[in-house]
Amino acid sequence: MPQEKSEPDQLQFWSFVDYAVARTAQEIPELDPLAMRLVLTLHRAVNMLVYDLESSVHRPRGWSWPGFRVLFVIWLTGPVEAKQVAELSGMSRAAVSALVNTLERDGLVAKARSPHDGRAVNLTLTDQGRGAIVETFRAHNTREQEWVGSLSREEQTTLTELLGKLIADSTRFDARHRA
Amino acid sequence: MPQEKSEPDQLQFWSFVDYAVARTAQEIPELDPLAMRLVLTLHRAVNMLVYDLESSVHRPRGWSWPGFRVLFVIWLTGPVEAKQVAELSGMSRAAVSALVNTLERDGLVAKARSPHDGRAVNLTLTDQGRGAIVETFRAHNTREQEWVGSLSREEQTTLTELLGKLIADSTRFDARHRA
DNA sequence: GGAATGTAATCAAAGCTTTGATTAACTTGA
DNA sequence: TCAAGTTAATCAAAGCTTTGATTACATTCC
Repeated sequence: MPQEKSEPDQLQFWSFVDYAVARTAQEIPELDPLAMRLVLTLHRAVNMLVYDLESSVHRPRGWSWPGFRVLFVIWLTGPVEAKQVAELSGMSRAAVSALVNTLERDGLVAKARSPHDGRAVNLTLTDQGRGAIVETFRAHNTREQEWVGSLSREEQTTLTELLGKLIADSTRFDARHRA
Repeated sequence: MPQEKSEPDQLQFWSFVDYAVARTAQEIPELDPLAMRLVLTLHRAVNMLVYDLESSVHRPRGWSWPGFRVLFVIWLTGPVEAKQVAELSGMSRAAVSALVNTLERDGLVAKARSPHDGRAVNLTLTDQGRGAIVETFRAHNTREQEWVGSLSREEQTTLTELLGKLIADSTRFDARHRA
């Protein structure tokens, strides 16, 4: 991935990682450039991917990526409490609460008080929500296939496994599960 | 990564990917489960990583991750126009504009009109900003090392290369460079 | 029973992000 | 010269996110 030019004036988005790693390693010698490069690349890859999926699939349909994630979880888990949607989607309960308001306003999700717990809210998709998510998920997956198409099936598997390994013992950090 | 339980009631954050892939492949047969699993895992990995870095390194110092990104670019590229900061950081110009206002208010960044172009703004770090970013970057990289420590150096390199390959021809999509 | 504790959801404030409009300044070319 | 077009930055509106209250309901245990 090294590029031929490294002068600030010539910097482009795609050459910035190389430049940043080289310069930073020089300024802060005790740093681990491999870790730095991995995290920078990982972050950029995901942001490009998410930006592309959101702008090519979700926004044209009037949805947001976070809204899609909530809808997706509700679709998969049937009538479900907001609390569990937050857990599975990796969002805070406040975020789910706000998103569900928008989705309810748009007629995609229905709220109902839980019969067993007066505090809890049960979430289900409306017919409109159910229809919309299947169509959207197809388009979403088609776009995903285009993205991962630059890797062989074996490379895709390797990449998924390495990512799995990366997060596997992330419980070392008391990290809340955000994703 | 398969888990023993797949019933909705038993679902946890870390078993959700398996459950989601299995259920969705069943509902929408023409879908590519490998692509779906890769994108889901990638997204989760990054969100956990970013959330952890932000909450363990940046927020305790009164910074945000986006603010850090802007500061980092300015640190590396010296006096630089806002336009280029947006390009290199992968943010919109409006986002950079808003972030720079916050960073200026906090005494980390200084704005000056460009001598060559009356429209442009030149950005530099204040002494305080320069000192702060070095200390913060050290802590940031230390945490990065802890994260990638679950992978061997060779695995780290492989992962970085595969991610590089993934985004390499992403210019196929007219994707704006977001990262 | 009833007080103390715990939990679900929501609200509030602050920050970041987006798109699209606006303002100001530079550049081009008749 | 000066009008037309382009570009840099900012503004405005809308949405999402966070943390830290607040409200309402449940549970525990004296």
